[in-house]
Amino acid sequence: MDNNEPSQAILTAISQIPFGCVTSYGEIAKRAGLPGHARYVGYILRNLPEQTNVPWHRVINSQGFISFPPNTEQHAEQRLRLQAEGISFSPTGKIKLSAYQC
DNA sequence: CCGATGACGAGAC
DNA sequence: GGTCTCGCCATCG
Repeated sequence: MDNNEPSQAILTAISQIPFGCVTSYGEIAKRAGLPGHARYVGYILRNLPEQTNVPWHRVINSQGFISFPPNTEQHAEQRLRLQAEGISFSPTGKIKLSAYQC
């Protein structure tokens, strides 16, 4: 159903992120054919079900930080998942540039 | 219908 | 380089 709208395109774009890679919201929107709709991407992800084949944890903001506030399960989980893929974090919580090599 | 909010980005100062 | 403001789309009150 084309009614799936860009939301499906965004999910697809995220699922296209290779292992050990991180991408920003703007980049996802751009890949989905919606340049400038970074917020729309975040909105879709927020509606994501608990079990999904979409590597949402590889999606971060352009600042290189996890968008979730600290002390939250989602923030901790995303951090653990990224570390499990070989991605490292700075003392400030920022993702190291070595993860952007893709 | 209008205003406010949200896992953001980019430009302006 | 840091801070502020506007813009984008969709949903909620």
